[in-house]
Amino acid sequence: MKIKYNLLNKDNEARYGNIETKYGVYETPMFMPVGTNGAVKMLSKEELKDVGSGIILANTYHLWLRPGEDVIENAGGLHGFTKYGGPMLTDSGGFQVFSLAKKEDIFEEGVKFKNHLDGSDLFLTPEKSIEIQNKLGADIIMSFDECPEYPSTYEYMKDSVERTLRWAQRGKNVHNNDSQSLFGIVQGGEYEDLREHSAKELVKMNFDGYSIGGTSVGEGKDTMYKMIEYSTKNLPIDKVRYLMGVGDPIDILEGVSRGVDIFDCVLPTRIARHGNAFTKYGKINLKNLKYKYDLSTLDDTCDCYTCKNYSKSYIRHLIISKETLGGRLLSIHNIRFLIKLTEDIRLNIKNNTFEDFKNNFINKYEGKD
RNA sequence: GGAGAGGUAGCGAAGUGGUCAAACGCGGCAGACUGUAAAUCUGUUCCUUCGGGUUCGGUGGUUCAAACCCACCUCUCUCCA
Repeated sequence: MKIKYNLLNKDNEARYGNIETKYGVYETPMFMPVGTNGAVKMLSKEELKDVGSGIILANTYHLWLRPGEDVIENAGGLHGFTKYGGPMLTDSGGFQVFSLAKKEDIFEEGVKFKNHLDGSDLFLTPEKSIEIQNKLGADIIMSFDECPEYPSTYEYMKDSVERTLRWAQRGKNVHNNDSQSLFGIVQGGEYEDLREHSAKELVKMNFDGYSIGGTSVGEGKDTMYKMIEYSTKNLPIDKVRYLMGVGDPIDILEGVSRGVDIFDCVLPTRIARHGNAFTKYGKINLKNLKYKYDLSTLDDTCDCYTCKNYSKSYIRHLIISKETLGGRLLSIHNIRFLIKLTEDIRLNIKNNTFEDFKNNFINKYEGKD
């Protein structure tokens, strides 16, 4: 089945709703952990369940290279392969156009990549991306887009947006799996008219949901918030809005206040492996000397497995000793922190108290309170 | 007792007359990380009132100039007795 989005309450622009999927109904706003290679790094599906995860991500580019989409199709798609047991989403490889490909390797037909595993030449097209994603079998799939670098000139961005729109239509034309919802991706950088154009043209194509791409690529916060706003205000209210790659706690709040429903981000798991934890008083670095003898938990209001069982002092020791348990414990905490944040956000939108909640959270997080 | 090798920053280890406060690695201390080429990367790591000051086992010496050359002392390791 295709997903269905239901808007249940609006508090200014913030939206409380849910998404009906084959695996159940999931409330939004939602944070989706990233499992590029078909696994949220270091975590088992049971651990993901425990932190309250709903949809999780995987990546077309990575799984195409290894193990290959046929291996996954053979296992019954990502669900059969990973046994996650919840809804899944695949990114199209569009972000790898940003992170791996050179500008001169972007053509109308598709994008030339150097295989990051063995250096061989690869060519990914919108059709190929959808074809792979059809085999991977995630519940939600993405159009193949170009995520342009920041800053890009207006001229470049205009061409890029038009090309990404053509790619979206090409992908939609070949998409042949009715059980998968296909999203279009709004681009346009920081240019309001390009964002508007991108969104409106995608809406004409009638996608199952809409993503906002091209943010958090080095632009400032205020610019990013504008990019979001320029995008969401041109999107239909009855479809889910997905802000791609954003997961800093404050950015989630700012996104929600601009009408975003779902988020994904590698930040909680990556900074975890690097020894950092989100707390309600801001991000902390467990490697810091000041935690050496600190027997308190990461965050005294957190209900995660890590905070129920372990101290900063012990986690610090694990991280410094390069014990993988340290990264795991912090990943559990950080993902739980963001998911808990979305739970609180939902509650406050329902109660029409979102603005106060947001301001209080940010003041505390930034140490102003 | 004899022969040899060697003692360089917290540790390991380069350096064998000036461009050396001394490469590099580890360890230490910080920082970054936003659709994951990331269990990664960056900075810093003798003291300093930023003018400078004191270092390369110790003490003397040679030289305009010494971690580097010479003498003696001292300690460590290996082999032989």
